[in-house]
Amino acid sequence: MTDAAPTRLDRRKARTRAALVRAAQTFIAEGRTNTAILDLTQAADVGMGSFYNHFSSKDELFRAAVEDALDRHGAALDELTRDMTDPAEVFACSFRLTGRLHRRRPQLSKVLINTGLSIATSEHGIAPRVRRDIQAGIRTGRFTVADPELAFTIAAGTALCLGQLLHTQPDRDDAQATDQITEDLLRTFGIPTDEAHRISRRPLPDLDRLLPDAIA
Amino acid sequence: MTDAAPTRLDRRKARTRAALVRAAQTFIAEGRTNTAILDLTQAADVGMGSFYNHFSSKDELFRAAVEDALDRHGAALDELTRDMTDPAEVFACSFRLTGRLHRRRPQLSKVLINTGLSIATSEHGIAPRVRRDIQAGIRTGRFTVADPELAFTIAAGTALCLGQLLHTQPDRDDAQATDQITEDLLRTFGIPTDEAHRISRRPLPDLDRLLPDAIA
DNA sequence: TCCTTTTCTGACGATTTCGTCAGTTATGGA
DNA sequence: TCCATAACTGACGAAATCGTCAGAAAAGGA
Repeated sequence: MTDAAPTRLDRRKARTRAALVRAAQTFIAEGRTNTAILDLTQAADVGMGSFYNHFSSKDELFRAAVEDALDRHGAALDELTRDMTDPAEVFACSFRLTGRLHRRRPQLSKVLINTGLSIATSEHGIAPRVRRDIQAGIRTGRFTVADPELAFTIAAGTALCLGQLLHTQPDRDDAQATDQITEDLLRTFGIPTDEAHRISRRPLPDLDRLLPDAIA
Repeated sequence: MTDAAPTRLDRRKARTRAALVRAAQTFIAEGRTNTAILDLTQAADVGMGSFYNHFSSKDELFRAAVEDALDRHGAALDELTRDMTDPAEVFACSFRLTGRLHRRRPQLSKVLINTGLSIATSEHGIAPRVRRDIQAGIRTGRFTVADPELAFTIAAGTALCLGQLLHTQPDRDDAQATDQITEDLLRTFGIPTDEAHRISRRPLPDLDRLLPDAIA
């Protein structure tokens, strides 16, 4: 309950913390996770000593950086699918937007990819939302799957590997590939072929509508 | 063409190199990839100076360690599927054996998982074989997929995420989960439901038949 | 304005890690 | 057996990294 009006001091503190988190994200995206703390603070344009005002170890900073990226993307998905009621459509829309993310927000995308499979077990970001959507789809009879956790495994692994593919093959049409895979997943989850195709080609809300301060 | 009979000196050299690679694999499996070189050589029971006889940096050793793990597993799969002719069965068998691997060879499994998505683009190990099987399946008309590379993406991502799941949920029946997912993938690749089920439940060759010196 | 509190800062000693190298041990050949 | 060569070894100086701390700067309050 400590939410007294954020004072200017609070904002200053938050700014330097955010600068560190941003810097950490660029390093993670570049795969350089064993950098010296001094490098991080310099990239953040912050004094070396400031680091320990906010984090007690590099690991702690990196964890915070990943959480931040996951939470931002999760919040964006929530916002963009707010009006949808059909779980199949929510799932499809989230998956398709995430697929588009890899090119539009390469740094965020690479944070996810380089963080690897552990984000599939994270309490933050996309994983809990996908689980929720799959559960909802099963409850309402939209999805027919033997085991929701296995369905989640297929969706999560595919989403990550798709990101990898889109970075490896920069000439490939990302929207086309993402939508095709979305259709395949919907079929796997028991949606009839023609409907799976339709759902995975519906117009999408605009990612850019959000995230004015999104990381690249 | 330099394959003159390996002398005893060669064997000694190979032994210490192998010891380093094994040690590196245990560290990778534990997620401790920023260990000091001294720690690695001690774990390998090898003199500190020996390290630089074989590798010029930690990265180089870790790369070699991953390659080694991938090559071992790839060779095992080749051996175990040697007699099969149906691409769908080769694919299914490889996938199912890899699924069983996570519990039977936890260290190898964790090397793969912790290495992350980059193994999907590696020239070593499973990735090229899965690509080959999918291509063969398409050529012979067994598989019906829009894009082989997308099919590969689904299979690879799912395989990795499945490994993660099997480690996260140690009580889950690994064979059952793996076979179920194999069936889902076969259906995604256009195999009819009943046949997909049959193929993914066929008796498997025994993993233990091989790899007397396999890493745990 | 002046004092208190909070955060920021970079220099510094302590510690860790690196990579080399001179000496040792194992191997192969004469 | 004895020498030449290749591989192994650990100690050591050099370099990088860490975490602290005393003082500076900013913010808040009176």
